Amino acid sequence: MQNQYDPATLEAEVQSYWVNNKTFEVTEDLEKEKFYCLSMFPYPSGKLHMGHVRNYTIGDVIARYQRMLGKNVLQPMGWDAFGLPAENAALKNRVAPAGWTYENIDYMKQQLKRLGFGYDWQRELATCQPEYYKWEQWLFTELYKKGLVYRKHAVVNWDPVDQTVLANEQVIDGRGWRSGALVERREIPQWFIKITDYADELLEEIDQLEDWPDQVRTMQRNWIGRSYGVQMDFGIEGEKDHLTIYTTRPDTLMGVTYVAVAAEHPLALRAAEQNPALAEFIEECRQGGTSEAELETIEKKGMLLGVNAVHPVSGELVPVYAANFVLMTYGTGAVMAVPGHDERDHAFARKYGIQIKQVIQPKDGSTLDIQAEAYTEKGVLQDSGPFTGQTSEDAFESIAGWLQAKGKGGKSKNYRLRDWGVSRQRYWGAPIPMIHCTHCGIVPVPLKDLPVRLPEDIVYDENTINPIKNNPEFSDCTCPECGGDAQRETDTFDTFMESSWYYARYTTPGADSMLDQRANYWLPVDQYVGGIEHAVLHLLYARFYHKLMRDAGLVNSDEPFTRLLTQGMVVADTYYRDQSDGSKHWYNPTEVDVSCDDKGRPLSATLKEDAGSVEIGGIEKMSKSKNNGVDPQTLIDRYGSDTVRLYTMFTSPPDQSLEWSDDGVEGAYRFIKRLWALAETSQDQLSQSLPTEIEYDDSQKEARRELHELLKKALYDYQRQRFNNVVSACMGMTNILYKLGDSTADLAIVKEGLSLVLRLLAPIAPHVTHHLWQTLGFGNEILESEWPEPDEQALKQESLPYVVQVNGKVRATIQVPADADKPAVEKIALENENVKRFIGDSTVRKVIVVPNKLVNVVAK
RNA sequence: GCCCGGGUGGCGAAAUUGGUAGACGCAAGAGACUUAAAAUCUCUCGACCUUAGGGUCGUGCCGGUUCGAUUCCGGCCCCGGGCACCA
Repeated sequence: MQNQYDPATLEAEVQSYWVNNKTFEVTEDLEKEKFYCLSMFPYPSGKLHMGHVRNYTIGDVIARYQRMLGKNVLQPMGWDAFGLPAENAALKNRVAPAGWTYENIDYMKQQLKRLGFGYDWQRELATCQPEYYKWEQWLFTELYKKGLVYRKHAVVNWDPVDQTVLANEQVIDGRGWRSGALVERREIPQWFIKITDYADELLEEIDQLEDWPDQVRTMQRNWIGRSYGVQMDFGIEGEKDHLTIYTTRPDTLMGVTYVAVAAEHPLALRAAEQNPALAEFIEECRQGGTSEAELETIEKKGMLLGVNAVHPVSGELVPVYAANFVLMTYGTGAVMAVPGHDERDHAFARKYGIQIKQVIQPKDGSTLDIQAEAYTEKGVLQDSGPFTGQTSEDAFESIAGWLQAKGKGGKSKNYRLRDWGVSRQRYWGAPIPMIHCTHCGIVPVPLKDLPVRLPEDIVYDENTINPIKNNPEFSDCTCPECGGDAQRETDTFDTFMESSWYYARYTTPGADSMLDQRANYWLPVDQYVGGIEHAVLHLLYARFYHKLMRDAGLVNSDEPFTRLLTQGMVVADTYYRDQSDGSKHWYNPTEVDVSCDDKGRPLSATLKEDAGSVEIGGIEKMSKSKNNGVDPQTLIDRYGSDTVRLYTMFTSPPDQSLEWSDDGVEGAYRFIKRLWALAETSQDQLSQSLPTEIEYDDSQKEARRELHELLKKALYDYQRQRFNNVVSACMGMTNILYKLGDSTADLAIVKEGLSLVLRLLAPIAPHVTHHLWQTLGFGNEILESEWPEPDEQALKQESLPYVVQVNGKVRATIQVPADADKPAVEKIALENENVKRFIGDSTVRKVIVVPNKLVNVVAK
């Protein structure tokens, strides 16, 4: 009687085997090649979502694959534990963020264990632990001493009703998410780290990150955005002062017809003292959020200051506008405007009736209607005084030279990248270890006083938004330098600070320093896996942080992550009903029945609860707001971890989005049961030893050839991380084995085939393969087995199929002896009846033979 | 608005990188087993035409390069990710 496949029991047994054998606990071993495989750690939001399951399955598959290749594999896990959701939960449920966070960690950790991920839990960390954030506080004080940290004013979203700073996420259509009040831009002093000092290195080393997706490398290059341009001074009429601007198009300088400054620019503020309308306009410009997407899409508005700027070359006076799209805190707070050759300036000029001048003509000499449309290409200068007739490229040099000679400017390198603002006006984060002393000024907290602990024992009531602001118990302190009364900084770090170095801390658990020598054994991370949404910010900050740690002597590599895999999103169908107030109420796919037409296309959907119809809202990223998340726990309980893992690997390639389907999970389950049944039915025969010399007949040889062909493909797909194709190949191999009979030779092929399929699947479905490997007597530990290789002998063929095309269209398939040369292949192709028929009366002009593939006959 | 991706059957996808488009799986249909259902197994499955040999069309749309284009080039449309305080 064959055993039933019972994943719950089986998986628990295999998991305790791993725990008892400390299978995934690793130490530095100089005898073996190391492999550090890391998945982006989760924010402990409550429970795992499908995106986590996908991310960690991909990581675990890679880790186990590398381990089966014989490497010393480190795969750790931890928690990105500081952040906004804990504060939101605290406000909603009156619970302290710390407790909420630790409870979530406990639950999610148990879920990760249930999925069978091979983590070394000894190295687990949570970024809200003082022993963790102590060291980033320390590094920050060191950077301050080196001059890499400074303080300046920067804009934040201010909610005037709740009297609090809002995250961009909390600004919805320009209003505070809780209060609904119009948000204002406000400037407050904040801490910055000089990432721009490392801009060139961060940019240039992207070229060496060969195993990163091109997409991510391009995004980082564009984000850093190094440009070469010219900086120059415009005079201000009747004043000694001047406005400094930067442009990448100095060749258009003679086409400047106005200058725009930020509404908060001192020049604008001064002009507003005499001009109530301007003062009102400046006030209006303060409204709205700070996000770039918002600033770039707002209606461009401006107002004359009544002040003129002096053109640096012509000496002409051009009007100065205050404009809502120029920001005081970016660049110099002033821009030159060339409506003839810039689209935004053109639109603005048309709106306010400003002169539009053409100073560039196309190189092909064509004429333009510059009043109708800006010409933004490079060309030849016209009406540009001494520079007329030069090409844009030449004019760049000569204008820069002219400005430099007159002491009015010169060439300048510029970056789009801005310094990293790390201050957050929030409670649930790592305190910034700085002290404000009335005598000594700013004093960093010395190492002996670190960590600056965040009080966790906090009572929340309805008025508590930030329990450490205006809290003398936290902020009162003595100055480490003069011993006098002083105040602690009450802002906390951006949570990107914690996520920028956790990968390094995993390598040195328990170290009484930021890192120790163990870090240089494991680093850099060989494979990093995480969502594409982190392509720029997190991955750029982590690269930066690695260089900071290198320059502090803590690591000896330049880059933290050698190979990067950015996984796609998990998406699912959405269903909703329109509400009377115009909003939509979203239903979870599990609450809905969908009816389909005879082709299987969805026609309509009804709610299970009341049988009434619901709208089909299309496929979207799984999210709380669209209520289309599928709880992985339900699936794990029903099918087991192997099925969930296999399904997520099989459904789409790791870097593409994964569309959820319950039926697909059923299919993955069916495959595992098929594999199980095959192994169990023939278990008795298979576990016996079979003769070593076996004569295979032609169809058995063909079966073996196909098996090894699929094996070859699977191995190739492991290398290029197309795990969906690996699963396809395993399914194909299993189908071949199912067609075999029970002769000794057939059984030998089944046994051989199973040993291949089990090893190929071991990284993906580790529990069932571990069990079957033992059952069939292949060995005790599949993870320690030899990684399979195709049998070249089995792959040999006597004749090969060729496709024959006539003028590019397939007309026949022919069998050609494997050793035939090109003329022989050509001869066989031209003798084919159907080929002859399509050549007909026309003459054969050319015959193209692609070895082992196809013949194309060109006939006219 | 700016930067980066993606678009292939009813659906998820494959095509070893310019060489047979649709492997593998889901759904659907037919059949076998069963008193029946479930499970399992077998077959069919891009569209249209067909004298049943096969033929024509087909990889978002329009054009180009090539003996040959899902793949390369140019232009467009649609969908998604990021935009510095969500993580």
